[in-house]
Amino acid sequence: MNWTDERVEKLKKLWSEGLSASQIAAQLGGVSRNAVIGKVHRLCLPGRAKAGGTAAAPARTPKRQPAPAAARPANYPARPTAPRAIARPAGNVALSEDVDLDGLEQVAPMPVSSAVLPISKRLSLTDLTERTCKWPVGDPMKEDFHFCGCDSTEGSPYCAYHAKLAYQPVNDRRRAAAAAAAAR
DNA sequence: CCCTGATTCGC
DNA sequence: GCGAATCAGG
Repeated sequence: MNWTDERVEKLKKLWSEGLSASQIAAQLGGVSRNAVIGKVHRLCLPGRAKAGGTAAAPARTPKRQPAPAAARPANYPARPTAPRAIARPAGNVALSEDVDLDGLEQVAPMPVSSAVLPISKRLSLTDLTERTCKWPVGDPMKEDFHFCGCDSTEGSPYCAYHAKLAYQPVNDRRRAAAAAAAAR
């Protein structure tokens, strides 16, 4: 991917807005966060000062001995930083009663028993990663819309609480399976 | 571990 | 100039 004027401009904008390098890389697409950071430096854009992130590196001179360069197993060229920030179809976000659920079961009626409602981190779309809860909160058309953002342990798109909301079984077939397994 | 930015240096 | 590898820190 080339650093076209447009892309550079967008980079500058997002960087000045305080987005992290990885987030910017995700938005630009086709570049790694390293590429973004490298470009930022080349452009002599102001670093993150000492803002929380990482303080200025003093006088580090590791000289780095390894650097076999060719040691890289040539994974695959441009790592698009993973399919981060999954675009969710609007219909999926809505969850309104007027959505045609067809064969799907109606959501929510259950007590859901335990599972404590987590405190939403109120993440925006671009803040989502592969391990943050992507449960939408609020009206997508309104300003306060955000995502849960809690830990989504185990590759699930949702946190424990929202996973229960999302995957409420029609009936507990696990018991039957477990019973069958135990009977063997 | 996850993440952040910073730096080096082969290309 | 580019960016992966690496470092350093939260």
